[in-house]
Amino acid sequence: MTRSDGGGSRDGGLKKGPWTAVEDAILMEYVRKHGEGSWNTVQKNTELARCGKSCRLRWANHLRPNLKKGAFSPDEELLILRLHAQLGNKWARMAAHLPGRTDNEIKNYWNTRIKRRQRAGLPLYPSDIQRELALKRQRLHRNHPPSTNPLAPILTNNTTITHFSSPPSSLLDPTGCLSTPTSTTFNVPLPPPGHHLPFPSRSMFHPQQPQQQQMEFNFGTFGLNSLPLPPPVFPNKMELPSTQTFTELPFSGGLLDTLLQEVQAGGDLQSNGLLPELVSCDQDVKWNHLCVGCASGEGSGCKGVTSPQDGLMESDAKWADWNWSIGQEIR
DNA sequence: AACTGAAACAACCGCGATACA
DNA sequence: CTGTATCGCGGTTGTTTCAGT
Repeated sequence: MTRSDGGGSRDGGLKKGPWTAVEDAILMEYVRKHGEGSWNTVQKNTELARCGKSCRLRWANHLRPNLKKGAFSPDEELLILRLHAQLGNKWARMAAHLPGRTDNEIKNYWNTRIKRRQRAGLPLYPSDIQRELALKRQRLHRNHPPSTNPLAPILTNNTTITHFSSPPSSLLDPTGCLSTPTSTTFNVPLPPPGHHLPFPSRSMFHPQQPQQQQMEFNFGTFGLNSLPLPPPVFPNKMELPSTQTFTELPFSGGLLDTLLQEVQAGGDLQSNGLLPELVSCDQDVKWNHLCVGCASGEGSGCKGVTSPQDGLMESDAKWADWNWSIGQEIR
């Protein structure tokens, strides 16, 4: 092969390409005896002609115990969407929220999904959010010169989207404040190829959820629904974004980062309602992390924490249904 | 049945971060 | 303090599978 010659190509004595069952067995036996890590010693201490890197990858993606195989469940898909909205292309970090799943799996899932939607000319997020984003961009456009506007690349690429079905309004907006026809035809800006935009947070379905968490931050009232919303949770160390999404931005880990950046730049997020919703997404993601992590005994920080998971599941399922329907529409 | 394109999956590569001598 | 080795992550590419024509 390259990679299709049965994995026989050797580079400096090291084999490449698909792993054989024998190789798997050798690696598993080695890890059983010596544990994970020290991957470069595998080649030295066994007859396995694989570099340490390759061994680590094979173990992590295929041989590791407790790996969950098969298609992603609707819950997992939802979680991926929301994690991506929050983290951007941080596959390993996303995988940490999905026990039994690998970063590679999630990455592949996302990339194929993106391709599919891009090919179909569909946005990655529902019409409600698109419209809000378009409004926000218009305001930003007025406030900032295009050359310095971080959203400028998106602003200039308008595409007509037809028959993009939004989810049931009760899902996106249980209060009715975000209600919109279930099928609409309108013009919205589309991100340029390769620019990923997130789905809305599930917290929109639960605006009442973490009111008790409202602490020192007060964003006042918001344009969409004026509901009290949870404060943003700023990580101690702001994660630098992936370079794949919004490559022009210093913050590109997702829409949330972009919006947070705009807050720092004096943007008018308070009046358009996007930030609080995305911030509450951040909260939800944390809940999910706890829930999923506890369910499998993995994850961090899930000691003795109860969660609203049960209540969220129903909406999860509905959201997933909607998501599936979009997929069917594409087909 | 053959062909084609899309989707899914597997693996490699480059690079940055970290550990260690 | 510096250089090197190792590890892990994210991006990319190649292969296989499957559905539609």
